[in-house]
Amino acid sequence: MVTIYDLAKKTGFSSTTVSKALNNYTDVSEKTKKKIIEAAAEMGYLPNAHAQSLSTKKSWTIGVMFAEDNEVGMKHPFFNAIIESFRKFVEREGYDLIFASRNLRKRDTSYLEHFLYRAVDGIVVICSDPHDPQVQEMVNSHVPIVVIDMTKQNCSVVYSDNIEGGRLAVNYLHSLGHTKIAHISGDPDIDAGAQRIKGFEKGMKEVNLPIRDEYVVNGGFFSIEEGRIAMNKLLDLKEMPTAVFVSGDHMAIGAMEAIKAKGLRIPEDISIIGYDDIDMAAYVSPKLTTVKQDTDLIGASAGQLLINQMNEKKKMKTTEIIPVELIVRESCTSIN
Amino acid sequence: MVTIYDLAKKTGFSSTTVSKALNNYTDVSEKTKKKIIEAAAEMGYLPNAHAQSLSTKKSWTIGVMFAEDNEVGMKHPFFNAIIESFRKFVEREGYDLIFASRNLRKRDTSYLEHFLYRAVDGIVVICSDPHDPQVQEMVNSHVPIVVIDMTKQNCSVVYSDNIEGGRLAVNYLHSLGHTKIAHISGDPDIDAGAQRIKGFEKGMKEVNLPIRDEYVVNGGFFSIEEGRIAMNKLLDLKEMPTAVFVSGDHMAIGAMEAIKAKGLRIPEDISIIGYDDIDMAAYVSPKLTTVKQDTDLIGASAGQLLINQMNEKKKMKTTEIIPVELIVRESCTSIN
DNA sequence: AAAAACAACGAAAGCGCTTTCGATAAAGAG
DNA sequence: CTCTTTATCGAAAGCGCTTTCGTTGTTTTT
Repeated sequence: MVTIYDLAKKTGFSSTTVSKALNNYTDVSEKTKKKIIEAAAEMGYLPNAHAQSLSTKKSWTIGVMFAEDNEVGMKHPFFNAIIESFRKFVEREGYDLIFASRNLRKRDTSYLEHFLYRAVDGIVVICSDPHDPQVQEMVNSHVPIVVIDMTKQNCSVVYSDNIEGGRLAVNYLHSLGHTKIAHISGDPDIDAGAQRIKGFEKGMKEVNLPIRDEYVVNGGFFSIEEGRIAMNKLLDLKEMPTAVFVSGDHMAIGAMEAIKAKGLRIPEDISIIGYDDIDMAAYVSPKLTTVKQDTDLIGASAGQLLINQMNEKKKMKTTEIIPVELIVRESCTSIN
Repeated sequence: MVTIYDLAKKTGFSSTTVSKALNNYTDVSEKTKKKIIEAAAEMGYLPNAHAQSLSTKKSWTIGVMFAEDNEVGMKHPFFNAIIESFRKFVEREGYDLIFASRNLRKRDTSYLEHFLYRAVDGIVVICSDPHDPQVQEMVNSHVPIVVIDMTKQNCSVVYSDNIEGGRLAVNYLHSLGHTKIAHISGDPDIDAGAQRIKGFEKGMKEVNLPIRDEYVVNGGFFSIEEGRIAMNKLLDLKEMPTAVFVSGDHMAIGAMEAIKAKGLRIPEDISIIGYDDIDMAAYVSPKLTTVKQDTDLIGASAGQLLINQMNEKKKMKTTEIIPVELIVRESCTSIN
């Protein structure tokens, strides 16, 4: 490994001057700067991130805490798309992402402790349980942080406009002539779930439709299987809904399965509208009409919010709400 | 930030002894060890990873280089599942993953340089182009490395048994009575693509079926869109195949779209068998019969191979081939 | 020509931790 | 009771880099 001392020896300057040259300090002449840069290139010099971080107390890394619900981890397509966009954004500023485990070399610690140990400059959390003590611990720490997909945390947050999304879905269904509209919700303990319920209610109110208790069923944690179960409850009602707004695409896919299993047709017998617009949505059959969340923008906004804080070196409490969009495909039809 | 010096001051021992106590050296008495550990807990001491790494030259991090083909990045479900499994495995040993960007603070460098800068202990690459110079650069470096999904690299590799997979698919199709079997292949420049072609040929030979040139079409880089295009070529033939083995689930989904668009039915008119068994496979319609790659095992094996090298502190050239499995769903039927 | 300002460089301390090598005291051996 | 072991501990150097502050020589000001 070639160090600044090697460069110093080679060029005849001191390590101080080498360091300054490499970091573009003004008190080193252009001539020597050039010499040093050339020597660095020639000898294949690379700075050592650890030494740099130790000295500057800036690591150029961002810790990411990922949802581990349902054992999905990195595999969840929605969260994944967001992180990918986030990564691309912060990468441009020179940050690397570090996916931390919870065990410091065998002994297990909290996420925060792990991130402190790694001395990350900021944290992004993308996980659905708003009451997770681990998340709270991070939010209350001094490390700049941005949380995605939660609404009311004591820190910067970014989430998409779930209320509007719910409203949009109901409105669309109503515009197709549906009146018996049901909702398979996400768990109300999860912010996204709760908000989409609100949106559903708001939409129903707007179009003057009553909300029947038996028409809103808690689908839990957005999985395909839970969607299937929830849909079956709806299917067992003596008066079935003609349309259902499902709070997540995975659940919607499960719901569609349930409907097909009962021998009913989508959208002729029941219209389904999902939420998220995961890649899969365009390829299930019928293609799923859904409320699209702008994962690119969510990720980028989160990146920007975090970078702002890291630059200012202080925590800020900004809230960014990302607009949603109705994507009409084939799973809804008008009622005649 | 509380350091070992703070602990030293508090306990009255030297920083040396504190460090030793924390690292379980034998030359510190149980009594003082206990005192120090207690003080550490009380004061909320956490070691500083950068200082540790600088001193020990071990960073407990693994760099991951991810496929960037088709701009998919972290979103690719197959690669993702593997990395997730890999992460879980190495996490148990205390390693964190770092997803590196290619720019060291604005100036862009190679992946290897970036990993060198970060002083990772090992590298995992999961990317499809076997000739990528960036990959070669890493393979030829001194850093322990494992590459996934490539066959003949000058380093440790793990990939699934693509030849057997291809053979399996053909065999299954043949067992259903098909004789006009086509193959939408992945690009032969990509190892997985090439191998599945081999498997296809091997299978055809085994069951004594001739391979028609027009029946094997290059689908390129495994995308849905390319699958659609490739399938259309097959559909335009005057004598259409009755079954097609598609080298990837995404392409298979594209192929299914193409078939449906032509007004044909799956599997009645054409049987389709995919490759990978991505999550989506079980939810498209008809549910996709496919050759499943064991992403869990692939990830774990890669983790093990890398850890072995990091422990031995030398590069090794092990090859691990992971078995595949035929998953029968609904997209294939027998010919009558 | 003396004073003030500036330009270019380096010594040294510090970031937090590990590790070698002694030093000291207590324990065991003869 | 002296000599060797053994058990505990600490001084100090080192990991690679940054940054403060001082030094020296040169240029500008008056």
